[in-house]
Amino acid sequence: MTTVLIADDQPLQRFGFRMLLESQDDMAVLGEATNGTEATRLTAELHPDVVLMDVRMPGLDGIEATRRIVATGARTRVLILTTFDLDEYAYAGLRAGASGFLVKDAQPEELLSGIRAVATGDAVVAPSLTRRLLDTYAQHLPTGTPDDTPARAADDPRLVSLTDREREILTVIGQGWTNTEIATRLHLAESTVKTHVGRILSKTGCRDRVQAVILAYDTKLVEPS
Amino acid sequence: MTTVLIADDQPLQRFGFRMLLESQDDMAVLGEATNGTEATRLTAELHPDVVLMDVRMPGLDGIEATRRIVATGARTRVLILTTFDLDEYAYAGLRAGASGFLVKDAQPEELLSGIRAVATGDAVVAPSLTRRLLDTYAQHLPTGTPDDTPARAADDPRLVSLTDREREILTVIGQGWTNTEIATRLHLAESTVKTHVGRILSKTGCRDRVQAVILAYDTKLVEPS
DNA sequence: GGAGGCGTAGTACCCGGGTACTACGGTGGC
DNA sequence: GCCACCGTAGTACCCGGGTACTACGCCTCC
Repeated sequence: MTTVLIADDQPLQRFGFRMLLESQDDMAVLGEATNGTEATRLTAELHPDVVLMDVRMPGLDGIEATRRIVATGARTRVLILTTFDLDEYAYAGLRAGASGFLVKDAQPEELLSGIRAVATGDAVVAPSLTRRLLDTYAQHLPTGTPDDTPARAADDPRLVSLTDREREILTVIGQGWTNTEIATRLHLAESTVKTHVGRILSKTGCRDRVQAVILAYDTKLVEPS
Repeated sequence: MTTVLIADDQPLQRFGFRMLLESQDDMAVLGEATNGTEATRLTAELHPDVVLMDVRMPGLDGIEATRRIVATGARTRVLILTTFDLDEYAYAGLRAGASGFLVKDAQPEELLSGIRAVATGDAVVAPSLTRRLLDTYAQHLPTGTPDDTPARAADDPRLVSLTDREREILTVIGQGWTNTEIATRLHLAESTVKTHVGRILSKTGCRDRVQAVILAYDTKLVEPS
């Protein structure tokens, strides 16, 4: 028996999932959460095998909730669901420690088999995303011919979804600039800077600018001095 | 004529400095500031040759004020003064871009010659501090015998004044932990964590934890993964 | 046995950072 | 010509981080 917690802010969506899952005699829905905080709490309480996690939720989003659940060390697996915006959240979700990433317009059978897969410790990724992941990673796989480009790390997988401008901003974040400084020195409104920073964080799955700095160093976007 | 701005929160101290400086016919006191914010503002207004900067001031302290003044690119030099706590602030002050660092119990002549020195672009450091700086750096100077220790960077000059515990905390800051996480995982009260973090920032001269992360990477306290 | 350093802890306060939105002009692709 | 993406900008709101203090038990060193 696979126990599942549903985390989605849309009641109708939750209802659909519940109906689907309860139609299976090897699955049981332990509860429903309407936001990330609730998802985290209920997971700690109910210990489901799998959390079906929506990305976009008010308050604590699915990515961050995933991170927290994984951080507790519980054996609960998280399967992230999203409507679209694949590129946007894929890395974030997987970095957060999710066991899978599916799109909501998947066939019901795909979802069910996905749940069964992650419950047993496997991982699943939506085919459309798998493709993109492969394309991305392919450039970084060892080739037959020796590759002497010394880790052109600026196009690290974790950064691919960033626009040039965002990468620029991430660089100066990595140099320790505050939002105000970025605004002044780059001749931008502080609100614009915040918009950029917010998008960078969500795309990369970083919780805050501190982790963004770490990412910038890890990807060699900025180098230790 | 060397023009000077006095920044100190103690009226009596300011008075003493003013008297001393005005007794010299090659020096003029342009004004007095009682905190860092005022010091920054008055510097921008009056363009003194030298700011005599106290470290401990309410609100914006002397270190941060120094950083801001230096950041403006003005040709004003900052000479930092402190009562004691040399180790504590020395690095912070020098990293902030100060041209000098003197102790308040110095002889009046020392102070005067110090001011003249920094006004002409030289740098001065209190002898007691010089000693310590040398001791610190000496370990890092190239020796006659080849040194095969691969940059045991944990005792980087910028970190020497940190206690073991503080270094520990800095490490996890560098790993992106929030104060709450540090408190939980290290079994501490959050207030304790904040105390540690505050001391780390003031000792290292970092403005905030973001810069602390950068420092942690630069000193190889934490390594890119 | 005092002094000082260290690690711990607390309170009160303020501000910058981050989130959640909306919006709008430019540009490039279909 | 329209749609999607990008860069820009704004408002409103909340919270974590940082500062400024005080305090106390434990060591170590003189």
